[in-house]
Amino acid sequence: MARTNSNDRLKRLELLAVQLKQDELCTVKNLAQHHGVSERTITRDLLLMREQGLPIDADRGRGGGVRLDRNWGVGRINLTYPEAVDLLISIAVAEQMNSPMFLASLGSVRRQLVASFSPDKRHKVERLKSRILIGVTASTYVQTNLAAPPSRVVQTLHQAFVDQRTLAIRYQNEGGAISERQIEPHYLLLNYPIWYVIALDHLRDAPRTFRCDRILSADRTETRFRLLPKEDFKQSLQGNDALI
Amino acid sequence: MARTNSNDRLKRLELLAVQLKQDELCTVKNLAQHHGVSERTITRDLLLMREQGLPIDADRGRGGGVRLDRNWGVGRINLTYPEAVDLLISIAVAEQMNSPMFLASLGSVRRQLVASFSPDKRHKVERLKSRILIGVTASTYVQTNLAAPPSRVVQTLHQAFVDQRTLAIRYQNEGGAISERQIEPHYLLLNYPIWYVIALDHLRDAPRTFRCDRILSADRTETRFRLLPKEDFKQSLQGNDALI
DNA sequence: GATAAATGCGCCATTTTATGTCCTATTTGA
DNA sequence: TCAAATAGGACATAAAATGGCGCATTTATC
Repeated sequence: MARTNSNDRLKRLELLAVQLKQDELCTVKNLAQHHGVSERTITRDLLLMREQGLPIDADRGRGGGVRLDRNWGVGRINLTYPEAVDLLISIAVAEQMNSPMFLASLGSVRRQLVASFSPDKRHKVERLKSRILIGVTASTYVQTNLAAPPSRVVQTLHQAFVDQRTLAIRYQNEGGAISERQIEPHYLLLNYPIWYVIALDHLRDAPRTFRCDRILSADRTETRFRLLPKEDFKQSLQGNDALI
Repeated sequence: MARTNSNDRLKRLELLAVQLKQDELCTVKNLAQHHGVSERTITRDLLLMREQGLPIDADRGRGGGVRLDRNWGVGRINLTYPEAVDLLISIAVAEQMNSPMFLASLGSVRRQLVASFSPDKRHKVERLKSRILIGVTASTYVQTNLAAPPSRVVQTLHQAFVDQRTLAIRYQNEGGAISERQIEPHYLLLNYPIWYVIALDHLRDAPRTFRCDRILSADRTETRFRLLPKEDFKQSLQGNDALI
């Protein structure tokens, strides 16, 4: 918690945790010299840290020393709200995509993330998650003409999706024809590696599905929309609706 | 940091952060009453917290109050070393897989994670990352006979890969024949959604590639192996070597 | 077995910090 | 103009942190 702090002890406790984390073996003597305090003080610090739940082991006797259980946190990371949301969604997508390598520990990361949200934010994130659908992996044929959409488009779309804001896009369909549309991005569908926006098209006042990599440009508007249930987009989903 | 702490102030500072995060608007008076300390003490706490970098805003005047910038972290998460490694690898894989949705904020999460590692651990993680290869997405044909490997196998394989330990597996090849092997898991290749182990097969003393979902069982051994360069597995990679 | 190096912790005097009280200045909405 | 809010200076006092000492205990090494 303490960073550049006027509070000496807080600063020292913070540094101690970092040192114990990084150096394999410290002795109380070393630490005392390093911090310019007495050994007694360091032992008291260590006691306090133990009381706080840090798994600090100590080996007595010659050659002994103090260690922080290596299983303990490499460090705290502070996530802003959008960072936490993106991370949570990404983990959910990764878990859903059913490619199980390296996912063993991700469950507990996800649980920690969820726990760190306040109840109403948790609810919002849950709703956001329910708006992302994971389908089958795209056929090899569909993939061949895949181009990465420009990151500006992705960012705008992402923002509009999260904020439930109407979006003005230029879209190139399969035939190559370009049209301009106003869409409400209700759901996102991933048929890996292709993302689709399942949207309400203002022009036709009907549901339409857009391939994200065919969106040429996107601008957000100020108008917000009310979410429609998945049922209203049934014909766009065609059995792809493995929702996360 | 402070939990059930003998240090009153630490506890209070921690609680203050939580309160400011959750409640939209607090006044110094409220907080003072809630914590049973004087208003002066609360203002001093807030000063300290600001010095520590917390973005605390305050509105003066009637109807004013104290707020924690809502952009600020929803909470700190403590990751254990394996959790952090898995998360970092997963983010790297996700970024490499080139499915750009929800990846906007993930870069900064990754940077924070990397920064929280000590230099030597950072190096280890980098090396681990370089042992994971991302190839093309599997053809629709190959995907049809995909079954999720049992999680015990995945966990054992994962551990052996990270620890560079030899692995005893039972493997079923494309024809259905089952064999028992001792392998050194040097590299992992993802042709989404299928993971391959690129390994040295002790039986033949030659490189072999195994589909993870065809590994029937896996047991780790105690013997560790020295990593061989990618070049030694060239014939197994066949142009798939888009390494992360 | 002796010794040195290490942790663990109790006790007490001393120093430092945190807190409360009182004060003034400033901003802001009603 | 007033009341409610933050901001922060000054000072006395209560509380906590620190250092130094001693003693018990554990453990590797000679």
